[in-house]
This record gives sequence, structure tokens and C-alpha cells, in this order.
Amino acid sequence: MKLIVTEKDTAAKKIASILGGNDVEKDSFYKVPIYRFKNSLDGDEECACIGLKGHILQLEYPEEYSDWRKVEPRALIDAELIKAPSAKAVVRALKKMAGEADQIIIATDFDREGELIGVEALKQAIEANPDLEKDVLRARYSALTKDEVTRAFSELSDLSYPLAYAGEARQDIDLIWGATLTRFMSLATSRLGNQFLSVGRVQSPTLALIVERELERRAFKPEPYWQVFADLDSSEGAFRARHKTNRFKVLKEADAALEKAKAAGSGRVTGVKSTRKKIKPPAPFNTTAYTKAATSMGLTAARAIRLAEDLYLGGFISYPRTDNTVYPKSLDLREILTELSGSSELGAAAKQLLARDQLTPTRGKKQTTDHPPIYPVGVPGPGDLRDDAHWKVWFLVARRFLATLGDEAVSESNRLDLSIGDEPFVVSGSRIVEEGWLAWYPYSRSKDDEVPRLEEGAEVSVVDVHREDKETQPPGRYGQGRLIELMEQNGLGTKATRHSIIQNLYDRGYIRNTPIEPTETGIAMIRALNDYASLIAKPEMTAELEKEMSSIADGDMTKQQVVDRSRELLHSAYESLEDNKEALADVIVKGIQEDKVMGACPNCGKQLRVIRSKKTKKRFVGCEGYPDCSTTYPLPQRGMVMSMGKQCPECDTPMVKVIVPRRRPWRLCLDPDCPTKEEYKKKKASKRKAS
DNA sequence: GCAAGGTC
Repeated sequence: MKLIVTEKDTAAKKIASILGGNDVEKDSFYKVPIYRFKNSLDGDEECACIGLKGHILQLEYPEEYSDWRKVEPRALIDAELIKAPSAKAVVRALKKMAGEADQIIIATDFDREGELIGVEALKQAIEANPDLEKDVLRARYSALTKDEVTRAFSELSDLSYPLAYAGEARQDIDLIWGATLTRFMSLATSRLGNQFLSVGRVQSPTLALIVERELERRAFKPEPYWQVFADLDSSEGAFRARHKTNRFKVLKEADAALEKAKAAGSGRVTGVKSTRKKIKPPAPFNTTAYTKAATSMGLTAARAIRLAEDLYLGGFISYPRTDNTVYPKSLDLREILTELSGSSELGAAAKQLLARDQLTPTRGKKQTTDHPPIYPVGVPGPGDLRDDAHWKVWFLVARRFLATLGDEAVSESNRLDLSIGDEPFVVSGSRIVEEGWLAWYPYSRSKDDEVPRLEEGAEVSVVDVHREDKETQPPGRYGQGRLIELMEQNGLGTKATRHSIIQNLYDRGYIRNTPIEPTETGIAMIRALNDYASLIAKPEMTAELEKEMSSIADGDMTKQQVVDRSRELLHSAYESLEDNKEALADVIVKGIQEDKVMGACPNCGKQLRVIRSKKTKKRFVGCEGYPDCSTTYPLPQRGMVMSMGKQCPECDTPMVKVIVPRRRPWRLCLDPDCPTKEEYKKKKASKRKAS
């Protein structure tokens, strides 16, 4: 029997159905599905296909390093690392199947982690059946289409151990740096237990991006400027024009222009300009582009990913974790359109495209072998999707697919130049004159703004001229979609992990709110790392690691060399941290203290802080004016409490946010007797009665 | 109780 191992169950199922046709028998061991079939392309050879759950082993330190207090973090740098089974049922099922097999075909994803997952699985299989070592093959496919899978299985090759070892180097380096520095920081600041302060190759530079932006905002000095607008009337109706000097830096000049225009009473058009511009249809969706589009519709990144996963598992969209922005040749675009033509909303568009002799999809800049870009694979029926959010996301993916096959749109920019009392004014706007792909993909479309169709020399009368007083704005905070895009540009994280890295920063109390702002703890952590171990807080560490991984994959370096060199770098970073332990702990502890300030005391105006009672060990909010002011408020005892920086509109006490892992975060004001809590109290009381 | 990478 030939054993085929894929990275996930859906791939196993699909491959079995492609190679086995209608005679696939479903079996299972330890609740892990197995697909048995006879491969008609291969002399009716008996095959079994098993799907893993991604990595099935977990890298860890041996038992004797587990007590944080007893082990000096430095010792983790050169400690031995072990790999233990993490997906135990899968490992058991795999071993069981390996016992029956005489050949093994590794058919995990066609990327670096896929190679590593394959090698990990192979090792487990060989443990169960040493004879298998003699007959190992690798199938590499970049789409789960019939053509591509049959091609891959007719051109089986060998596993690339160097590529897998490159992945192992990454695993080792991530754990060594992460564990050593996380423990060092946590111990230095006495943040043990579930309050530990984490540090990592991806999370720390990501946090640094957020902190840098916040510090720019804090350093920003707003400058006043003034704009002058004229409300005008004409033969084409009323409209508003703006003074050609968009921003007056000197108030007097703005007022002088305003007075002149006002006094004039009328003006005339001095120029009319119209230009046309083509707007190219967008590239196919990869995970980053999808996430950015979905977050701009108001979803959080984690939710957007979750929704896409649901649709994928439901059979409505293709695999959502991909870097690729170029449809592979084996992807049958017409077949997808035929499927879409069954949709009541999009069917017409799909049929329109099907009627064409040739389809020319757009191509993005990234072309990879992992998976195709994200496209719709099925049209959900009325009751198929759980809620509106799922529908929104399915339409986004389906419309994007149509858009990538659509025609260019054309926009027209119009501009009127006016002279009012010798002062130059302008009106400008643009509108879509040929919809092209925009008809199917309305998300990025900006509203048409019409410019009155006046001709040069036309008279306008002045209804009113006014001034608006404004200030230059600091650079904006990042939204989650923008941050994911920045992470990709900086090489931080992967398509499958970026959203969870951001979620981690929230859960650890390093960042809050959306758009994202760092907490004082987060800012302090980056300050400390920048000062004493700057490598870990910069994207360059990842860039360097990528280069070295390529060297390992190409056979120019060994994993041992790369990991050892990284260990040396960490030793020197560790020295610097150890030498400055007190100063650095001071910075971070100050940040943590600042995050404990929940706002101003409504009774005396001093700061309210989260305090832990020495007697009862319980936490509460108390006034720093104690004992002069004895204001206190109770707090939930579990989860993280954060200031929201505002007061309750009802009771005027500060509002806080409580974040408990695996629960939806909630907001509340400090006053337990606030009228906003009546409802909640009633519910609780009736629940108590019921039980 | 550490990371980041897979996948559910």
C-alpha cells in the first residue's frame, strides 16, 4: 500500500477523490480520517491518504529547564532542544498507517514549512516502519486541481532535506531567542505567572512599528493653517470653490483673500480642464490583500481570517492562506465562472465573462508555488452561511475574482479655475465614465463628484465667502489591515500567522484599541529592547534569517552553522541586557505603573489606580490621594484591566476595558451603582433565582 | 507559564 501524507484533511480528501475517482473509502483511526482508494493512473495500486494538522511536533526545552525561577535564562541559549508530538492522535494514526505501507508519498504544501512538516511526518512514519525509509517520494502541487495533482503524482521527486533544515533553523532560533528573552524580561521585572512579558523575532519588531508611529504622533507639533471657500451660483447651479492656496500659513493672507473675493460680488471661469485616466483592475487576492480589503469593511483582522476559514471549510472559497497573486495555468477560470453563473447576484456578470473568447486575468507582483490566489469555489444557497458577515466576505472574494477578469475602468478628472476679485479659486472632482471592473467590485470606488459644466469666461455670482481654521494632523495610527500590510513589507510573520501575532500583542497588553495604539508597557518594552538588545526589535533580524535559510536550502551553509552563529549573537545581547538589568527593569516597571492609572478621581481629581490589596490579595481601584481621599471601586478579579481614557456619560466615573482570554472583551464604568448596570444586575439576579 | 509556524 502507498501512504500519501498531506498537510491537512481537506487536501487528503481532495487528492483521494482526484486519484481514486468514485471509489474512495473513508476510514479513520483515533478520529483521524483516512481515505483509501485504488489509483487508476498507477495500475490500480492500493493507496491510503492521511491529512495532518500542520505541524505535528512541537519544539521544546527538556523538563529540567521548566522552572523559570531556578534556571538562569542564559542557560537556554545553549540548551538542548527536543521535538515532542503535539498532535498525538494524528501521530498515532500516521504510525498505524505507516505499519501497513510499503511506500510513502509526502504531499504536504509546496513551501518551506510544508517541506519541514513532511520531514517531521516521515520521521514518525519511519519510527513505526523502518522499511519505509527505502521508498520515500515527494509530490509537489501548487493547486488542488485535477490537472495539477495528476501532474504532480506522475512526476514524483525527492524531499529536500536542506529546505526542511532551513525551516528547523528558524524553529530553533525563534524558540531560543524567544524563551531566553521572554524569561529574562519577565524575571527582571518580576512579572511571572500569566503576566509574563513576551519577546519574539516577529512580535517585537511588529510592536516596534506601532510604538514608532505613536512616538512620531507624540512628537508632532500641529501647525495652524487656514482655508478659504467661496459659495457660488451659476447658470449650472450652486457650487463651492476653494481658494487655490489650499493652505494659508498666515492668517492675515487668508483674510485678505477672503475680503477681496467677498467684495468682488462676482467672478468668472478662467480655465476648464478635463483629463481621463485608466484604472486597472486589481490583482487576485492573496491573504494580505484579502485581509486589508476585509478590515476596511470594518472587520478585525482575526475575524476576517476566521470568516475566510469558515468559507473555505464550507467549500465556498479556495484555500485562504496563500502568498500567490497569480492564477496558476491549471486553474480553470471558466469552470469557476460557470459555478458563479448560478448566483442570483453575480450570475449575470459571470455569464458576460463566459461569453468572451478570451479571458485575461490580472497578475499581481507575487508569484509563488504554495497555493492559488483566493477565489470562489461554490455559490452558497440561502441557508448555507451562518450570518451577514460570512455573506459579506464571500461576496468580497467572488467580486474580486470577477474584477480580476474585468476591463479597465476610466475616470475623468475635471477642474475649473476661477477668478474672484483677482483671487484664484478652484473646483475639482472626478467621476467614473466607464465602469469596467468597478461595476462588479464597488468596494474601492470613491463617490463621483461633479464639477459644474461651465465654459471659460462664464460668470459666477458670489453668495458667501468663508474661512475654515484648521491644524496639520499627526500621522494616523495603523489599522489592523494596514499593519498586516506593513508586516508583509518588512518580511515579518507569514500569511498564516500575522493576524495572530497582532492578537497576541493585544492579549499581552502591549497594544490596545483600533486603530492600534501601544500601551505604556508596550512603549517601555520597545525602549528597553532598543537600548540593550536592538537586534530582536528590528525587522533586519528576520531579513538576515531569511538569507541564511536560503543558504541552508541551497547547501551553502548548514543548519548547525546558522543556529550557532545566532546563539553567539544572543550571548552578546544577553551580556548587554544583564549589565543593564536594573535600568531596563526600571523603564518597564514605570510603563506598567502608568498603565495602572484608570483616570481621575471624581471626588478629588487625583489619579485612580489599580491596586492589589495585601490583605485579601484582591484587586480594586483606589485613589492615590489615600488616606485624604478614600474613593475606591471594585474590579473583576480575572483578566486584564485597561483604561479607556474616557468617562461614563451616565455616572462620570472612568471607563475601563476588561480582557479575559477566550472571552469577548467588555467595557464598564467603575461605579457599581451606575444606572447603566441596572439591566445587567436584574439578569444576574434572575439567573441566581433560577439556579 | 517562553516563539513562530502550521491547522481546527
